[in-house]
Amino acid sequence: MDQIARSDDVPLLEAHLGYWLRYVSNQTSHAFAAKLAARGVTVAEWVVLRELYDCASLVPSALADRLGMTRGAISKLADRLEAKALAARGADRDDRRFQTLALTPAGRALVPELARLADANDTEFFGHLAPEDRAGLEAVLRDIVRRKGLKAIPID
Amino acid sequence: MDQIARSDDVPLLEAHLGYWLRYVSNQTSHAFAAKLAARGVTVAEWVVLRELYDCASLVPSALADRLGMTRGAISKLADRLEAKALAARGADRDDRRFQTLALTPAGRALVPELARLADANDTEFFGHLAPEDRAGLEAVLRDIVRRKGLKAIPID
DNA sequence: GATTGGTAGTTTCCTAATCAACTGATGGGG
DNA sequence: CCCCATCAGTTGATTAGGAAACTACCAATC
Repeated sequence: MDQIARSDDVPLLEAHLGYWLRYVSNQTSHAFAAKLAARGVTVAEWVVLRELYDCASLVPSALADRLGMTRGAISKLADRLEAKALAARGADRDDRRFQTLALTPAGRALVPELARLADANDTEFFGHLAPEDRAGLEAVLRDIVRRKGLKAIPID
Repeated sequence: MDQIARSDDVPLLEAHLGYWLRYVSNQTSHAFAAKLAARGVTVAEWVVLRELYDCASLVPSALADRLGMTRGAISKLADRLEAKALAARGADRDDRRFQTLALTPAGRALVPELARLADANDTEFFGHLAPEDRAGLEAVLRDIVRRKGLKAIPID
């Protein structure tokens, strides 16, 4: 009876695809966060800004659904974006329970710049891949999303 | 001059591989965390327990290096593991600055069970892939790690 | 052998997220 | 018509981790 069990009893951390996925994802997200930080924005804020970019305005709880965050998180995120004057809350005329969240001109102007950072980050990590490898990776990931029927975008 | 810019100005969130990577990684990690929670363990704790499993004991700062965490985070993690009686701190005889961190018998007994949960999670998300797709995905991820010269395992 | 520099671990403060409890508004059923 | 289910948003408590200051310790130099 060894005090130290043999490691074939138990798979290595590196034996799991989930391990590699989290590893690379954390590295890419961290690198992206560093790029965004130079503009004073977090990854979660970028995602919200990008969502708002295509709409005149969005209801916060719809954002929460789309982004896989809680309403509480969106509320605090909206606080931060408002404090940075990148987004503004508004009132829904018909139903006073609802708010609208919309980009300010400053927020709208910032989104394309942030998008360039996103492009740069993607290039940094995936630019070396052959087009078919890129496509294959994206297809596998999309397929997992489809199979699991995932709709929310969790921002952990 | 449209108030709402056209979206081809700015790539969609979904246009970035990093987006899909984070999306799937967050889903798998979240699902794994839920499985581990049934055993009262977090993902970060699992990683530490698994690292300790192959060694009689480890120095906390070595763990911090290997896991890409700060010494402060490891210190708190060790607190939690000690509180759960899964690991125990010890003193290095030669150099009183160093500690040793080792699994308790309970911790050692738990690791194989947690490993089965890790296997189950991997199967849940990647089990449907053809072997060559699995291998391709792992190769791409490992290649990115190699190219970026990453060594730490960030646990965000 | 005292000082000084570097290292290990802890602690404090900060951030960002969750959960759950709470507030206020709406609208349908008794 | 009013009550109450329900829904939108906020707030407070808690959690996990990072950054940086702090303590304790060793070792190398003068």
